Amino acid sequence: MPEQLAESIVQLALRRGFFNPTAEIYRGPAGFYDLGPLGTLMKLNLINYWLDTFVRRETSYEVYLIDGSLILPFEALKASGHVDKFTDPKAECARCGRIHRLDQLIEEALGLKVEGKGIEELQEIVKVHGVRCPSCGGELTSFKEHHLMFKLSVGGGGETAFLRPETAQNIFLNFKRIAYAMRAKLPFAVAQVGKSFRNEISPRQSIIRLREFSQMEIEVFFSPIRGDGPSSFDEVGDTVLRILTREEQRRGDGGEAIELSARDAVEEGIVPNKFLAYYLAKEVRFFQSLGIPPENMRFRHLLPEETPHYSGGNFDLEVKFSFGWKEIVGNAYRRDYDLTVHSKHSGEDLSIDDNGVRVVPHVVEPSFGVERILYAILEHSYREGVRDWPLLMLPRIVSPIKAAIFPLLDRDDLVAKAWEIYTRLRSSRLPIYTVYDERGSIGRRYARADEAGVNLCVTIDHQTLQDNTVTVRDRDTAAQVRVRIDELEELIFNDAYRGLEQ
RNA sequence: GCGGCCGUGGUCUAGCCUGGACUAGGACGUGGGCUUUCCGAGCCCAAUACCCGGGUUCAAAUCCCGGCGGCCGCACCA
Repeated sequence: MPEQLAESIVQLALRRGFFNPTAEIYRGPAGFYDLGPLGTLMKLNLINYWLDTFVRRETSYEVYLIDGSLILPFEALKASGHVDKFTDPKAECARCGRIHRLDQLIEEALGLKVEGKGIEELQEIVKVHGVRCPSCGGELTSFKEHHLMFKLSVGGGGETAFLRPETAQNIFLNFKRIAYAMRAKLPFAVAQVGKSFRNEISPRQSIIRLREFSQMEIEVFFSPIRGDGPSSFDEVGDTVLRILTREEQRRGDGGEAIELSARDAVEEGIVPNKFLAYYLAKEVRFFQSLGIPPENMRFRHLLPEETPHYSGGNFDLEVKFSFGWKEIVGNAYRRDYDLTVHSKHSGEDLSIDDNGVRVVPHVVEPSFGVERILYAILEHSYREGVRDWPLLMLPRIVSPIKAAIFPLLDRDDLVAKAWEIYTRLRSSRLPIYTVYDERGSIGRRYARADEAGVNLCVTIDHQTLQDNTVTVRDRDTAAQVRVRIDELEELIFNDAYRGLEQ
């Protein structure tokens, strides 16, 4: 059954224009997807809702929004550690054909630390020490590096640069400029929405693992010595977090998530600080408002071997998909790592004055994967068996089409009236995207609208011509109400915010 | 990247093993027409497909090779 859901979603996405493989007509390389008309609207709505929630309406501190370059120079990514960390040295066994990570192999066999060493050096070590295939003892050949970053050559001199592997680096690189330009005081945050690129070895699962993907990220900068938290922490402190602890993960069965409030999670030392816990709580609320039930969410505390040495704790927000639990938000406590390494490599002082004390701020980073979230929403909205046709019960705020306008019959007077109402709504200053449809029976049009997740269907009938009222049908209940035409605009707008927190 | 299975209109598929009668069939959807007073109604008409390249053959959707893509497993995945 579960795989069938994923299949149904992909079919629907293709059929209705949510997403499709890039350069489909050429069978382009895997890991690239284009968003279609409906997918694009949905993405924009999601981003706007996210910006509203995490940037514009944030009252604990200022959140500055930036838009950085996708291409970053070699030096910046060398400093951040990506050049070394995002390269996997590999070798193949001549006898059994298995492929091994060279660095892991050498560390296991010889106990040598080889982080950051080039492929030639590693090859030399293998030769000198006679390291062989751990599976069959065969000889190692075909040494090569796999770059997880897309390498570019910039300008006439051919300077090396990369497509950014995460949006975060732009924020650290701009830290000093932003802090000065905005006269920022700790704590403050910088947010960014944009594309990132990772040259995955074998991307799969439609838009879940992409080589080019969109991130919505925030870096919160705070004093490492004050030990405070967001001023509005108490507003979300009671939110229940489901945490899959490290102890639970080490159990054979995969473990059970424990439940406790965000406040208790900090007090019991499970989550390292209030800034991180604040975001975990806000994320739960955010995704709940997007129709993902709490029992389908959990925060997995990454194991030490999964996190970089500087990490003060990473908590992945995982959502239960039809094919298993999958990360949709990464929450990292990066301490002062990034600012420190960039300060060291660039020679710039990236400390900041905090009430008379120079400090290098610590950083908490929630990083949202846009396409994964879109997919999660689609899976959680898809219903079969409610109607005689598939129904997409999308969160009203992100659904691409807020209302569809139908003349009940394909009859001149009704069509003219419907078109008049449609053009009026289309000209609205409110963000209410509407469509018009007169083809086929009214039932067929309701079905089409349901499948595209259209929030409301407005039908113009004989009575409209008499008293200027129309019927408005709700997607989720199929219930109809009669409303005056001059109330429509606001009704459609307000309906999109139905059920959201104030 | 390795192994297994797979690739036919927009979607799902029949045909492939056993090459020729395939001018590639069906369902749903789509466009047009008629009809139709609120939940995929009906009738008529139409358009749209053998993933790409090479090979075998008198003849390839069908057999072989390569590429690309998909699914599953392994590996990989801040």
